[in-house]
Amino acid sequence: MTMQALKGFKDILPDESPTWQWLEAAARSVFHRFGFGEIKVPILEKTELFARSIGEATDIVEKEMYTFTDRNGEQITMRPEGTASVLRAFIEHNLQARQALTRLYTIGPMFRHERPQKGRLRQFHQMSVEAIGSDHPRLDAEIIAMAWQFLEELGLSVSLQINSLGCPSCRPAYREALLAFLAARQDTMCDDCKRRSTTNPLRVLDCKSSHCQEQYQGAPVILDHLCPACADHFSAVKASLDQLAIPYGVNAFMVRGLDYYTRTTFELLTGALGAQSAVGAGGRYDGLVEQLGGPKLPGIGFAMGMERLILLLEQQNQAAIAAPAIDCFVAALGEAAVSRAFPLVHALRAQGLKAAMDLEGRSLKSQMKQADRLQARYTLILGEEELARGEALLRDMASKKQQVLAFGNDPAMIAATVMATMSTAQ
RNA sequence: GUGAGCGUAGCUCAGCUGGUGGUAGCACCGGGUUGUGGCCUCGGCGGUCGUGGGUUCAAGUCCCAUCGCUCACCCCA
Repeated sequence: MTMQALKGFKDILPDESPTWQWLEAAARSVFHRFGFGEIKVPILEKTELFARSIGEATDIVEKEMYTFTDRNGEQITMRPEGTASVLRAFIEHNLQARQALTRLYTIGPMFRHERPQKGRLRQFHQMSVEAIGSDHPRLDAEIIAMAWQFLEELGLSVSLQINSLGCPSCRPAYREALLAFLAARQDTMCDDCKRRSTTNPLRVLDCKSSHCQEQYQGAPVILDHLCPACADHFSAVKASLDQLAIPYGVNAFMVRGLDYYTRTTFELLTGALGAQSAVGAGGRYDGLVEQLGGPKLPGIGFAMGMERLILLLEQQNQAAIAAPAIDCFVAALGEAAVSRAFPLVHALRAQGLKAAMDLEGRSLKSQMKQADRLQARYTLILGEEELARGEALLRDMASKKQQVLAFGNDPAMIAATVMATMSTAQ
Protein backbone atom coordinates (compact mmCIF):
# COMPACT_ATOMS: atom_id res chain seq x y z
CA MET A 1 0.00 0.00 0.00
CA THR A 2 1.02 3.60 -0.50
CA MET A 3 0.59 6.35 2.05
CA GLN A 4 -2.20 5.77 4.49
CA ALA A 5 -3.69 7.71 7.36
CA LEU A 6 -2.60 6.66 10.85
CA LYS A 7 -4.40 3.76 12.48
CA GLY A 8 -7.61 5.00 14.02
CA PHE A 9 -7.50 8.31 12.13
CA LYS A 10 -10.14 8.83 9.47
CA ASP A 11 -10.69 11.20 6.58
CA ILE A 12 -14.17 12.63 6.40
CA LEU A 13 -14.94 12.57 2.68
CA PRO A 14 -17.18 14.99 0.74
CA ASP A 15 -19.94 12.35 0.72
CA GLU A 16 -20.12 12.41 4.49
CA SER A 17 -19.46 16.04 5.27
CA PRO A 18 -23.06 17.18 4.66
CA THR A 19 -24.07 14.88 7.52
CA TRP A 20 -21.39 16.37 9.74
CA GLN A 21 -22.48 19.89 8.88
CA TRP A 22 -26.11 19.03 9.50
CA LEU A 23 -25.21 17.48 12.85
CA GLU A 24 -23.22 20.51 13.95
CA ALA A 25 -25.96 22.89 12.87
CA ALA A 26 -28.52 20.88 14.84
CA ALA A 27 -26.31 20.97 17.93
CA ARG A 28 -25.67 24.70 17.70
CA SER A 29 -29.36 25.35 17.26
CA VAL A 30 -30.27 23.48 20.45
CA PHE A 31 -27.33 24.69 22.53
CA HIS A 32 -27.98 28.32 21.61
CA ARG A 33 -31.65 28.01 22.59
CA PHE A 34 -30.49 26.82 26.00
CA GLY A 35 -28.21 29.83 26.36
CA PHE A 36 -24.88 28.20 25.62
CA GLY A 37 -22.08 30.02 23.84
CA GLU A 38 -19.35 28.42 21.80
CA ILE A 39 -15.78 28.42 23.05
CA LYS A 40 -12.92 27.22 20.89
CA VAL A 41 -9.97 25.91 22.82
CA PRO A 42 -6.61 24.50 21.72
CA ILE A 43 -6.10 20.85 20.95
CA LEU A 44 -2.77 20.78 22.80
CA GLU A 45 -2.41 21.47 26.51
CA LYS A 46 0.20 20.87 29.14
CA THR A 47 0.08 17.21 30.15
CA GLU A 48 -0.40 18.21 33.77
CA LEU A 49 -3.83 19.68 33.04
CA PHE A 50 -5.24 16.32 32.03
CA ALA A 51 -3.37 14.37 34.68
CA ARG A 52 -4.83 16.61 37.39
CA SER A 53 -8.39 16.72 36.08
CA ILE A 54 -9.04 13.27 34.64
CA GLY A 55 -7.05 11.48 37.34
CA GLU A 56 -3.56 9.98 37.39
CA ALA A 57 -4.81 6.45 37.85
CA THR A 58 -7.35 6.40 35.02
CA ASP A 59 -6.80 4.39 31.84
CA ILE A 60 -6.95 7.57 29.81
CA VAL A 61 -4.05 9.18 31.61
CA GLU A 62 -2.09 6.01 32.25
CA LYS A 63 -2.02 4.59 28.75
CA GLU A 64 -4.15 6.37 26.20
CA MET A 65 -2.86 9.93 25.89
CA TYR A 66 -0.86 11.25 22.97
CA THR A 67 1.85 12.86 25.04
CA PHE A 68 5.21 14.13 23.85
CA THR A 69 7.95 16.56 24.58
CA ASP A 70 7.93 19.69 22.47
CA ARG A 71 11.01 21.53 21.28
CA ASN A 72 11.31 23.43 24.52
CA GLY A 73 11.33 20.28 26.59
CA GLU A 74 7.78 20.77 27.84
CA GLN A 75 5.42 17.80 28.28
CA ILE A 76 2.35 18.40 26.15
CA THR A 77 -0.69 16.27 25.34
CA MET A 78 -3.30 16.15 22.61
CA ARG A 79 -6.56 16.51 24.48
CA PRO A 80 -8.34 13.22 25.24
CA GLU A 81 -11.53 15.05 26.26
CA GLY A 82 -12.88 18.57 26.30
CA THR A 83 -13.81 19.51 29.85
CA ALA A 84 -10.29 20.07 31.17
CA SER A 85 -9.40 22.53 28.41
CA VAL A 86 -12.66 24.44 28.69
CA LEU A 87 -12.30 24.78 32.46
CA ARG A 88 -8.70 25.89 32.04
CA ALA A 89 -9.88 28.63 29.68
CA PHE A 90 -12.74 29.52 32.02
CA ILE A 91 -10.30 30.00 34.89
CA GLU A 92 -7.61 31.71 32.82
CA HIS A 93 -10.03 34.36 31.50
CA ASN A 94 -12.02 34.82 34.72
CA LEU A 95 -15.25 34.05 32.95
CA GLN A 96 -17.02 33.69 36.29
CA ALA A 97 -16.77 37.45 36.67
CA ARG A 98 -19.19 38.03 33.80
CA GLN A 99 -22.18 36.07 35.06
CA ALA A 100 -23.20 33.79 37.89
CA LEU A 101 -23.68 30.78 35.63
CA THR A 102 -21.46 30.25 32.61
CA ARG A 103 -22.75 28.04 29.81
CA LEU A 104 -20.18 26.87 27.27
CA TYR A 105 -19.93 24.32 24.51
CA THR A 106 -17.13 23.27 22.22
CA ILE A 107 -16.98 20.98 19.20
CA GLY A 108 -13.87 19.30 17.92
CA PRO A 109 -11.47 16.38 17.76
CA MET A 110 -10.21 14.38 20.76
CA PHE A 111 -7.37 11.88 20.82
CA ARG A 112 -6.95 8.60 22.66
CA HIS A 113 -4.45 5.91 21.80
CA GLU A 114 -6.74 2.86 21.94
CA ARG A 115 -7.27 -0.07 19.60
CA PRO A 116 -9.88 1.11 17.13
CA GLN A 117 -13.15 -0.75 16.73
CA LYS A 118 -16.72 0.04 15.77
CA GLY A 119 -17.66 3.42 17.22
CA ARG A 120 -14.17 4.01 18.55
CA LEU A 121 -11.30 5.85 16.89
CA ARG A 122 -8.02 7.35 17.98
CA GLN A 123 -9.07 10.72 16.67
CA PHE A 124 -12.76 11.18 17.27
CA HIS A 125 -15.03 14.17 17.63
CA GLN A 126 -17.08 15.34 20.55
CA MET A 127 -19.62 18.00 21.27
CA SER A 128 -18.81 18.97 24.80
CA VAL A 129 -21.02 21.09 27.02
CA GLU A 130 -20.24 22.68 30.40
CA ALA A 131 -22.32 24.75 32.83
CA ILE A 132 -20.27 26.28 35.63
CA GLY A 133 -21.43 28.14 38.70
CA SER A 134 -24.40 26.32 40.18
CA ASP A 135 -25.02 23.07 42.00
CA HIS A 136 -28.77 23.43 41.84
CA PRO A 137 -30.42 20.12 40.93
CA ARG A 138 -32.61 21.90 38.39
CA LEU A 139 -29.44 22.70 36.47
CA ASP A 140 -28.66 18.97 36.30
CA ALA A 141 -32.11 18.33 34.93
CA GLU A 142 -31.84 21.21 32.48
CA ILE A 143 -28.53 19.92 31.12
CA ILE A 144 -29.86 16.39 30.77
CA ALA A 145 -32.99 17.79 29.13
CA MET A 146 -30.88 19.67 26.62
CA ALA A 147 -29.03 16.49 25.67
CA TRP A 148 -32.37 14.73 25.37
CA GLN A 149 -33.86 17.51 23.26
CA PHE A 150 -30.85 17.42 20.97
CA LEU A 151 -31.23 13.69 20.37
CA GLU A 152 -34.95 14.11 19.75
CA GLU A 153 -34.25 16.75 17.13
CA LEU A 154 -31.78 14.41 15.47
CA GLY A 155 -34.56 11.85 15.24
CA LEU A 156 -32.66 9.36 17.38
CA SER A 157 -34.10 7.12 20.01
CA VAL A 158 -31.82 6.24 22.90
CA SER A 159 -32.28 5.50 26.58
CA LEU A 160 -31.21 7.62 29.50
CA GLN A 161 -29.68 6.25 32.68
CA ILE A 162 -28.78 8.31 35.70
CA ASN A 163 -26.95 7.74 38.95
CA SER A 164 -25.40 9.66 41.79
CA LEU A 165 -21.80 9.10 42.82
CA GLY A 166 -22.07 11.09 46.04
CA CYS A 167 -19.59 13.65 47.21
CA PRO A 168 -16.32 13.69 49.20
CA SER A 169 -18.29 13.40 52.41
CA CYS A 170 -20.22 10.24 51.56
CA ARG A 171 -18.18 8.46 48.90
CA PRO A 172 -15.27 7.31 51.12
CA ALA A 173 -17.60 5.45 53.49
CA TYR A 174 -19.28 3.74 50.58
CA ARG A 175 -15.95 2.85 49.05
CA GLU A 176 -14.88 1.23 52.28
CA ALA A 177 -18.05 -0.82 52.51
CA LEU A 178 -17.64 -1.92 48.92
CA LEU A 179 -13.98 -2.89 49.38
CA ALA A 180 -14.91 -5.01 52.39
CA PHE A 181 -17.64 -6.73 50.39
CA LEU A 182 -15.27 -7.41 47.50
CA ALA A 183 -12.42 -8.57 49.74
CA ALA A 184 -14.64 -11.40 50.96
CA ARG A 185 -15.12 -12.58 47.37
CA GLN A 186 -11.58 -12.24 46.02
CA ASP A 187 -11.25 -16.01 45.52
CA THR A 188 -14.33 -16.50 43.40
CA MET A 189 -14.39 -13.41 41.20
CA CYS A 190 -12.98 -13.35 37.67
CA ASP A 191 -9.48 -12.09 36.95
CA ASP A 192 -10.76 -8.83 35.52
CA CYS A 193 -12.71 -8.17 38.69
CA LYS A 194 -9.70 -8.93 40.87
CA ARG A 195 -7.74 -6.34 38.97
CA ARG A 196 -10.62 -3.86 39.02
CA SER A 197 -11.16 -4.19 42.75
CA THR A 198 -7.87 -2.38 43.25
CA THR A 199 -7.89 -0.03 40.25
CA ASN A 200 -11.57 0.95 40.14
CA PRO A 201 -13.73 -0.92 42.65
CA LEU A 202 -16.97 0.69 41.45
CA ARG A 203 -16.39 -0.88 38.06
CA VAL A 204 -16.46 -4.41 39.51
CA LEU A 205 -20.21 -4.29 40.00
CA ASP A 206 -20.59 -3.62 36.29
CA CYS A 207 -18.87 -6.91 35.31
CA LYS A 208 -20.44 -8.69 32.34
CA SER A 209 -19.74 -12.19 33.66
CA SER A 210 -22.95 -13.76 34.90
CA HIS A 211 -20.95 -15.76 37.45
CA CYS A 212 -19.65 -12.52 38.93
CA GLN A 213 -23.04 -10.87 38.77
CA GLU A 214 -24.55 -13.67 40.87
CA GLN A 215 -22.14 -13.24 43.74
CA TYR A 216 -22.52 -9.47 43.67
CA GLN A 217 -26.19 -9.73 44.58
CA GLY A 218 -26.58 -7.75 47.75
CA ALA A 219 -23.45 -5.68 47.18
CA PRO A 220 -23.51 -2.27 48.82
CA VAL A 221 -25.07 0.28 46.51
CA ILE A 222 -23.89 3.87 46.35
CA LEU A 223 -27.43 5.19 46.37
CA ASP A 224 -27.98 3.67 49.84
CA HIS A 225 -24.86 5.39 51.16
CA LEU A 226 -25.48 8.94 49.99
CA CYS A 227 -25.24 11.62 52.66
CA PRO A 228 -28.52 13.50 53.27
CA ALA A 229 -27.45 16.43 51.10
CA CYS A 230 -26.55 14.19 48.16
CA ALA A 231 -29.69 12.09 48.58
CA ASP A 232 -31.86 15.22 48.56
CA HIS A 233 -29.99 16.52 45.54
CA PHE A 234 -30.53 13.30 43.60
CA SER A 235 -34.23 13.24 44.51
CA ALA A 236 -34.59 16.80 43.28
CA VAL A 237 -32.85 15.95 39.99
CA LYS A 238 -35.26 13.09 39.45
CA ALA A 239 -38.27 15.24 40.33
CA SER A 240 -37.13 17.91 37.86
CA LEU A 241 -36.67 15.33 35.11
CA ASP A 242 -40.17 14.04 35.85
CA GLN A 243 -41.46 17.58 35.57
CA LEU A 244 -39.97 17.82 32.07
CA ALA A 245 -41.29 14.35 31.19
CA ILE A 246 -37.82 13.09 30.41
CA PRO A 247 -37.86 9.28 30.75
CA TYR A 248 -34.90 7.84 32.62
CA GLY A 249 -33.76 4.74 34.42
CA VAL A 250 -31.71 4.75 37.60
CA ASN A 251 -28.60 2.59 37.36
CA ALA A 252 -26.81 2.40 40.69
CA PHE A 253 -23.91 0.56 39.03
CA MET A 254 -23.16 3.23 36.49
CA VAL A 255 -19.58 4.40 36.78
CA ARG A 256 -17.65 7.08 34.96
CA GLY A 257 -14.18 6.67 33.56
CA LEU A 258 -12.95 10.02 34.79
CA ASP A 259 -12.16 10.71 38.42
CA TYR A 260 -13.61 14.18 38.66
CA TYR A 261 -17.30 13.29 38.70
CA THR A 262 -19.46 13.88 41.77
CA ARG A 263 -23.17 13.48 42.45
CA THR A 264 -25.26 13.26 39.26
CA THR A 265 -23.90 11.21 36.37
CA PHE A 266 -25.77 10.08 33.29
CA GLU A 267 -25.37 8.15 30.07
CA LEU A 268 -27.31 8.11 26.82
CA LEU A 269 -27.30 4.51 25.68
CA THR A 270 -28.09 2.51 22.57
CA GLY A 271 -27.64 -1.07 21.46
CA ALA A 272 -26.79 -0.07 17.89
CA LEU A 273 -23.10 0.73 18.21
CA GLY A 274 -21.48 -2.70 18.34
CA ALA A 275 -19.66 -3.14 21.60
CA GLN A 276 -20.01 0.52 22.46
CA SER A 277 -23.15 1.55 24.26
CA ALA A 278 -22.90 5.26 25.02
CA VAL A 279 -23.52 8.02 22.47
CA GLY A 280 -23.19 10.60 25.17
CA ALA A 281 -22.36 10.81 28.83
CA GLY A 282 -21.72 13.36 31.49
CA GLY A 283 -22.14 14.42 35.05
CA ARG A 284 -21.43 16.87 37.79
CA TYR A 285 -17.91 17.87 38.80
CA ASP A 286 -18.28 20.09 41.82
CA GLY A 287 -14.67 20.12 42.99
CA LEU A 288 -12.92 20.29 39.66
CA VAL A 289 -12.71 24.03 38.98
CA GLU A 290 -11.12 24.60 42.35
CA GLN A 291 -8.86 21.60 41.90
CA LEU A 292 -7.54 23.19 38.71
CA GLY A 293 -6.69 26.36 40.61
CA GLY A 294 -9.87 28.30 39.93
CA PRO A 295 -12.61 29.65 42.14
CA LYS A 296 -14.65 27.25 44.27
CA LEU A 297 -17.44 26.74 41.75
CA PRO A 298 -19.53 23.65 41.02
CA GLY A 299 -20.20 22.53 37.46
CA ILE A 300 -21.83 19.94 35.28
CA GLY A 301 -21.39 18.88 31.67
CA PHE A 302 -21.61 16.16 29.10
CA ALA A 303 -20.02 15.03 25.85
CA MET A 304 -21.59 13.46 22.79
CA GLY A 305 -19.54 11.32 20.40
CA MET A 306 -20.10 12.61 16.88
CA GLU A 307 -18.97 9.48 15.06
CA ARG A 308 -21.36 7.51 17.23
CA LEU A 309 -24.19 9.93 16.52
CA ILE A 310 -23.53 9.55 12.81
CA LEU A 311 -23.60 5.75 13.08
CA LEU A 312 -27.01 6.11 14.67
CA LEU A 313 -28.22 8.59 12.08
CA GLU A 314 -27.27 6.12 9.35
CA GLN A 315 -29.49 3.55 11.00
CA GLN A 316 -32.32 5.66 12.33
CA ASN A 317 -32.59 8.82 10.24
CA GLN A 318 -31.62 8.45 6.58
CA ALA A 319 -33.07 11.87 5.81
CA ALA A 320 -30.30 13.46 7.82
CA ILE A 321 -27.59 12.04 5.60
CA ALA A 322 -29.02 12.86 2.16
CA ALA A 323 -26.70 14.60 -0.28
CA PRO A 324 -27.69 18.11 -1.32
CA ALA A 325 -29.16 18.40 -4.82
CA ILE A 326 -28.10 21.02 -7.35
CA ASP A 327 -30.50 23.56 -8.77
CA CYS A 328 -29.57 23.77 -12.40
CA PHE A 329 -27.36 21.72 -14.70
CA VAL A 330 -26.43 23.39 -17.96
CA ALA A 331 -26.08 20.95 -20.84
CA ALA A 332 -24.38 22.48 -23.84
CA LEU A 333 -23.86 20.89 -27.24
CA GLY A 334 -21.04 21.93 -29.48
CA GLU A 335 -18.17 24.33 -28.86
CA ALA A 336 -20.22 27.46 -29.57
CA ALA A 337 -22.83 26.47 -26.99
CA VAL A 338 -20.25 25.36 -24.42
CA SER A 339 -18.54 28.67 -24.82
CA ARG A 340 -21.84 30.45 -24.07
CA ALA A 341 -22.66 28.09 -21.20
CA PHE A 342 -19.37 28.62 -19.38
CA PRO A 343 -19.97 32.25 -18.33
CA LEU A 344 -23.66 31.48 -17.85
CA VAL A 345 -22.94 28.88 -15.17
CA HIS A 346 -20.65 31.36 -13.47
CA ALA A 347 -23.43 33.95 -13.53
CA LEU A 348 -25.97 31.48 -12.11
CA ARG A 349 -23.60 30.69 -9.25
CA ALA A 350 -23.02 34.38 -8.61
CA GLN A 351 -26.80 34.75 -8.40
CA GLY A 352 -26.90 32.14 -5.66
CA LEU A 353 -27.84 28.98 -7.55
CA LYS A 354 -26.09 25.68 -7.21
CA ALA A 355 -25.19 25.21 -10.87
CA ALA A 356 -23.02 22.74 -12.77
CA MET A 357 -21.99 21.87 -16.30
CA ASP A 358 -19.80 19.40 -18.13
CA LEU A 359 -16.54 20.84 -19.38
CA GLU A 360 -15.49 17.90 -21.53
CA GLY A 361 -17.91 18.28 -24.44
CA ARG A 362 -19.64 14.95 -23.87
CA SER A 363 -22.81 13.78 -25.56
CA LEU A 364 -26.18 15.12 -24.50
CA LYS A 365 -27.09 11.71 -23.17
CA SER A 366 -24.00 11.70 -21.03
CA GLN A 367 -24.73 15.20 -19.78
CA MET A 368 -28.30 14.26 -18.93
CA LYS A 369 -26.95 11.34 -16.93
CA GLN A 370 -24.68 13.67 -15.04
CA ALA A 371 -27.59 16.01 -14.33
CA ASP A 372 -29.57 13.07 -13.07
CA ARG A 373 -26.78 11.82 -10.85
CA LEU A 374 -26.38 15.29 -9.35
CA GLN A 375 -30.13 15.27 -8.69
CA ALA A 376 -30.50 18.50 -10.63
CA ARG A 377 -33.94 20.03 -10.27
CA TYR A 378 -33.61 21.64 -13.71
CA THR A 379 -31.44 21.18 -16.73
CA LEU A 380 -30.92 24.08 -19.12
CA ILE A 381 -30.34 22.61 -22.58
CA LEU A 382 -28.31 24.79 -24.88
CA GLY A 383 -27.87 23.26 -28.32
CA GLU A 384 -26.97 24.51 -31.75
CA GLU A 385 -30.60 24.74 -32.87
CA GLU A 386 -31.63 26.73 -29.81
CA LEU A 387 -28.59 28.93 -30.12
CA ALA A 388 -29.45 29.69 -33.74
CA ARG A 389 -32.94 30.73 -32.71
CA GLY A 390 -31.76 32.69 -29.67
CA GLU A 391 -33.46 30.25 -27.31
CA ALA A 392 -32.73 27.67 -24.63
CA LEU A 393 -34.75 24.81 -23.16
CA LEU A 394 -35.35 24.57 -19.43
CA ARG A 395 -36.23 21.02 -18.46
CA ASP A 396 -37.87 20.17 -15.16
CA MET A 397 -36.15 16.89 -14.35
CA ALA A 398 -38.93 15.46 -12.22
CA SER A 399 -41.89 16.28 -14.49
CA LYS A 400 -39.89 16.12 -17.77
CA LYS A 401 -41.69 19.28 -18.87
CA GLN A 402 -39.61 21.62 -20.98
CA GLN A 403 -40.14 25.27 -21.69
CA VAL A 404 -38.50 27.58 -24.18
CA LEU A 405 -36.62 30.57 -22.79
CA ALA A 406 -35.51 33.62 -24.70
CA PHE A 407 -31.74 33.61 -24.73
CA GLY A 408 -29.82 36.80 -25.40
CA ASN A 409 -26.16 37.63 -25.20
CA ASP A 410 -25.82 38.81 -21.61
CA PRO A 411 -25.12 35.94 -19.21
CA ALA A 412 -26.40 37.86 -16.19
CA MET A 413 -29.66 38.56 -17.98
CA ILE A 414 -29.97 34.92 -18.97
CA ALA A 415 -29.24 33.87 -15.43
CA ALA A 416 -31.95 36.17 -14.15
CA THR A 417 -34.40 34.72 -16.67
CA VAL A 418 -33.56 31.18 -15.65
CA MET A 419 -33.96 31.97 -12.00
CA ALA A 420 -37.22 33.79 -12.48
CA THR A 421 -38.59 30.96 -14.57
CA MET A 422 -37.46 28.40 -12.05
CA SER A 423 -39.03 30.19 -9.12
CA THR A 424 -42.36 30.61 -10.91
CA ALA A 425 -42.27 27.00 -12.05
CA GLN A 426 -41.93 25.90 -8.45
C1' G B 1 -1.65 -4.58 25.98
C1' U B 2 -4.68 -9.51 24.55
C1' G B 3 -7.69 -12.51 21.09
C1' A B 4 -10.28 -13.74 16.48
C1' G B 5 -11.46 -12.93 11.32
C1' C B 6 -10.18 -10.86 6.68
C1' G B 7 -6.76 -8.61 2.57
C1' U B 8 -8.62 -10.76 -5.49
C1' A B 9 -10.76 -4.48 -10.63
C1' G B 10 -12.26 2.44 -8.19
C1' C B 11 -16.31 -0.15 -4.79
C1' U B 12 -18.98 -5.00 -3.26
C1' C B 13 -17.45 -9.76 -3.92
C1' A B 14 -17.09 -15.26 -6.68
C1' G B 15 -12.91 -18.39 -7.23
C1' C B 16 -15.02 -25.90 -4.49
C1' U B 17 -10.20 -31.12 -2.51
C1' G B 18 -3.57 -26.47 -5.56
C1' G B 19 -4.11 -27.16 -12.59
C1' U B 20 -4.25 -20.64 -17.71
C1' G B 21 -7.63 -14.82 -12.44
C1' G B 22 -14.59 -13.83 -13.26
C1' U B 23 -19.45 -12.91 -19.66
C1' A B 24 -20.06 -11.28 -11.92
C1' G B 25 -22.67 -6.81 -9.72
C1' C B 26 -22.07 -1.39 -8.93
C1' A B 27 -19.35 2.74 -10.91
C1' C B 28 -17.00 4.91 -15.30
C1' C B 29 -16.77 5.61 -21.07
C1' G B 30 -19.30 4.65 -25.75
C1' G B 31 -23.30 2.52 -28.97
C1' G B 32 -28.63 0.95 -29.61
C1' U B 33 -31.97 6.48 -29.85
C1' U B 34 -27.40 11.31 -36.41
C1' G B 35 -29.78 16.27 -29.62
C1' U B 36 -32.76 14.36 -23.97
C1' G B 37 -31.61 11.31 -17.42
C1' G B 38 -33.52 7.56 -13.91
C1' C B 39 -35.47 1.18 -16.74
C1' C B 40 -33.51 -2.17 -20.65
C1' U B 41 -29.69 -3.91 -24.04
C1' C B 42 -24.72 -4.33 -26.46
C1' G B 43 -19.67 -3.19 -26.19
C1' G B 44 -15.32 -0.93 -23.83
C1' C B 45 -11.97 0.51 -19.84
C1' G B 46 -10.09 -1.68 -15.71
C1' G B 47 -5.98 -6.76 -11.72
C1' U B 48 2.07 -6.47 -9.26
C1' C B 49 -4.61 -11.80 -6.40
C1' G B 50 -1.43 -6.63 0.42
C1' U B 51 4.13 -7.69 0.67
C1' G B 52 8.34 -11.15 1.22
C1' G B 53 9.89 -16.02 1.64
C1' G B 54 8.84 -21.50 1.52
C1' U B 55 6.51 -26.36 -0.24
C1' U B 56 5.27 -28.16 -5.35
C1' C B 57 6.06 -29.97 -12.09
C1' A B 58 2.31 -26.13 -10.90
C1' A B 59 0.15 -21.44 -5.46
C1' G B 60 -5.22 -16.48 -5.46
C1' U B 61 -5.70 -21.45 -3.19
C1' C B 62 -1.11 -24.91 1.32
C1' C B 63 2.97 -23.24 5.16
C1' C B 64 5.89 -19.21 7.60
C1' A B 65 6.85 -14.19 8.28
C1' U B 66 5.47 -9.20 7.70
C1' C B 67 2.29 -4.96 6.85
C1' G B 68 -2.71 -3.36 6.79
C1' C B 69 -7.96 -3.51 7.82
C1' U B 70 -12.11 -5.20 10.76
C1' C B 71 -14.42 -7.00 15.08
C1' A B 72 -14.10 -8.24 20.14
C1' C B 73 -11.63 -8.05 25.33
C1' C B 74 -9.82 -4.08 28.53
C1' C B 75 -11.57 0.77 28.70
C1' C B 76 -14.53 4.51 26.75
C1' A B 77 -17.82 9.38 23.53
